[in-house]
Amino acid sequence: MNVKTLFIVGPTASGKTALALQLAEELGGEIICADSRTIYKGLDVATAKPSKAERAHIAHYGLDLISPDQKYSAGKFQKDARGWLEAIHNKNKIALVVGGTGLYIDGLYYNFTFNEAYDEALRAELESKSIEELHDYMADRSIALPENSKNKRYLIRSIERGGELGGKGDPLPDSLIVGLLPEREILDDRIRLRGHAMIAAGALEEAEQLFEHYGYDVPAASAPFYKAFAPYCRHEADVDSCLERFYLNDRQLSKRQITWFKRNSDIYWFETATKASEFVHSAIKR
RNA sequence: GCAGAGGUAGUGAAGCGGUCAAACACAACAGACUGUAAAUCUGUCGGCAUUCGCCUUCGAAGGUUCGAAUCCUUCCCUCUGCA
Repeated sequence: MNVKTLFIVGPTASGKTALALQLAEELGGEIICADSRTIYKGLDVATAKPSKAERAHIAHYGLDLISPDQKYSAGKFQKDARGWLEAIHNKNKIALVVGGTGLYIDGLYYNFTFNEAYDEALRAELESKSIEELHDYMADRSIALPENSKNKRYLIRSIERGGELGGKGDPLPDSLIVGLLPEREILDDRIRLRGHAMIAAGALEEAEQLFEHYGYDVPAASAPFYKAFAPYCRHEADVDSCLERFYLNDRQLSKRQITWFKRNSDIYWFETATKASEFVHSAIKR
């Protein structure tokens, strides 16, 4: 089959990056990172961003887009990624879209119609309301409740969209989507190993700098590592307890990612990178 | 050895005669997700039945009571103070 775009998805620490680099090399492709954390400049270690050397070797898109105090979004990613996709395809290369941010992946893969409409003042007003008040507000305006009817953030978004649901289109043409899913135990081990490696590589210093320059509440600080180590940087907890917290955060994240991706029946799942890689090669040959 | 404090569901921790299968938090498990998504939120969470409901629990064994996680007795552990 004619594969122009290869998606590689899966939970954190499943080995997506290594697989992507290998396949990009073998297939002559370039990599688009669909990851809501590696977009931040200066946060390299704790976000498990591909290294400088790796990026010098294979072209990467979607990295270091903004500073830690700036906002990004799934819609922006979709727009950006379409541009990168075109650039890669124009070179007659395969694009490898790699990441664990489900909404970014789906937005691109299913051609979501995002709706960015939102009014700063209205949002502030809505945020001051309770869940019940928001329900009433919506009932008054005949705006249907979203599935997550107890999630304030979703209620507000529903109102901002005027109750309209976004559109979902056909899957991106000429694309193949592969998922990496090691057994739970192996994934846990990998998360722990990676945690140690991150600390050794200076993730703590990175976190301290992030907090020092931007504070504790910026968008970038919500990632598992920074969230877990904020108490340490404030001298409220020791490294070991924060590290345990980090493993937990990452495990819980991986669980949510798996839940998200399970819904996509187009994904071909593999336990190991080796199997995934074999499959991709044979699928492309066909 | 004496004097205190305590032993509650996976963990922490409420409850201190009935409305207790037992608050709450965390963990766990399942799920949702369309411009914050590594975010945010929901459900379940002793066992069985999974509709009514039934059964076994609050260190152990007895006892008081119509009724006990809650009161009494003894015993077993843990921590603190004095020795």
